[in-house]
Amino acid sequence: MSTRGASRKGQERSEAILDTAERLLVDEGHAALTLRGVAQQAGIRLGNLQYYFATREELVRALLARVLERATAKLEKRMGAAGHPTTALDAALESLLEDQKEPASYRLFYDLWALAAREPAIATELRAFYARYVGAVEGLLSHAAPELSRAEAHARAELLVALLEGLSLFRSGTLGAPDPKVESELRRMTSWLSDRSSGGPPSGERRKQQVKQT
Amino acid sequence: MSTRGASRKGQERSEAILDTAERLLVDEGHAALTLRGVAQQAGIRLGNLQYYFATREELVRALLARVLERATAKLEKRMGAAGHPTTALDAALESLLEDQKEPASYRLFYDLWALAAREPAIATELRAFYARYVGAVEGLLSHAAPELSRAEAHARAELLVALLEGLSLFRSGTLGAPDPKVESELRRMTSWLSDRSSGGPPSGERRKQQVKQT
DNA sequence: TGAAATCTAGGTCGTTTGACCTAAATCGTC
DNA sequence: GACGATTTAGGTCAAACGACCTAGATTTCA
Repeated sequence: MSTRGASRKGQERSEAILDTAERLLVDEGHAALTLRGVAQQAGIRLGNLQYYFATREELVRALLARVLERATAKLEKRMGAAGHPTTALDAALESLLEDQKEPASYRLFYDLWALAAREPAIATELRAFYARYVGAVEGLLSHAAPELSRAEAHARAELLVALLEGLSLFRSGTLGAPDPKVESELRRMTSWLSDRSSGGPPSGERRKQQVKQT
Repeated sequence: MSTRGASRKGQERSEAILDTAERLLVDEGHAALTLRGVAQQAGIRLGNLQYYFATREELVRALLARVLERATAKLEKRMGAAGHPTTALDAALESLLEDQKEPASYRLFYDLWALAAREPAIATELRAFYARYVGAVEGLLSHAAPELSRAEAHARAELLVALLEGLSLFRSGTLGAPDPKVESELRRMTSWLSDRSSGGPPSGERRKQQVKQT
């Protein structure tokens, strides 16, 4: 409602504006996302930008919504694609890791994490996104290891997602670069996560599990 | 030194200013860290603040240095404290998890991650911090599992640190709250990380790591 | 074709920011 | 007491920002 753009051209313009804003946010950060800056980068006048997004907050809200919507779609596409048994998890992991080589895809999330810590509205939307994310991983885990309880699968999925998000820090070029050794250990760990041999009582000090490895 | 404060009082004032700035940064975020705001919160005049930190950048630089210095000290204290064998890792983990319940301690890092993605100077300092962090964890791992090669220990340490950083997102109140189930799985995972049974192919380099999974 | 949607070009307004400056007052210590 | 360190109180300046406005031009589409 707040966002105009009833015609096809309006829709396209609206999308183009959001594209520009997204690029600006990724490149320069949240503080540099100004109406004048977006208008200039988009090659339109301030008045025209404000015709579509009357206030800065409106623009940010629309931008966030679109970003998370896209991310969710991409995620579910990946998760649902490889419909095969235990390899689905590996395939999904591979795909996720590939994304992390693209700095742009994660810089934005670093800003979102910071924003979410202070703006409840953003935190809520991010929570919803990660709920889906964890849920999808939980599904893959349960599929790969049916003997896991729902709660266990959920806990492990959350751990795996947390691991991937944290790992992005070390892989997206900011704090480090992809390291084959780390990746190999990561794959070992994920296969362990979906291994049936670790279903025992929580009190167990250390369980002996052998990881099959040729 | 660009930062004045030669006398004892000067030192105290300087610290107080940084305290205020840090609190402001944590509470309101990087964009809200203005010289006037800091001065007001600190109960001093702008001129006085600028007597100590002439420019905003100078203030931010000093703030970052102090934060990372403190974090490093806290870290090494924790890591070095429990000098006992395999329990040292568990103790350190416990301590780290305890910190994550304090939102203030991590909100700041979310801002730093975002900043580091754009300002190389900040990225460099953060890298140095995480290098120590990973190094310390690597030491604990090597100690708990002496048969690990240095490279393996390092890779696993990086994984563990990444996991903890990512987990903070789900534990610091922003995207979620501490979950006993997740923590129990986390402990299982860390004990697995320092388990000798996962050494992989005997002593050989694994260039082609085929993750075996039928 | 005509109404609605889109876009331009320019402006105003109040506010905030960082940076810089000065003149004088107080504090602390040798 | 002297002298430097600290602090106040007030100011200026240019730049940027969000929000708001108008009046007209052009395009789109039913």
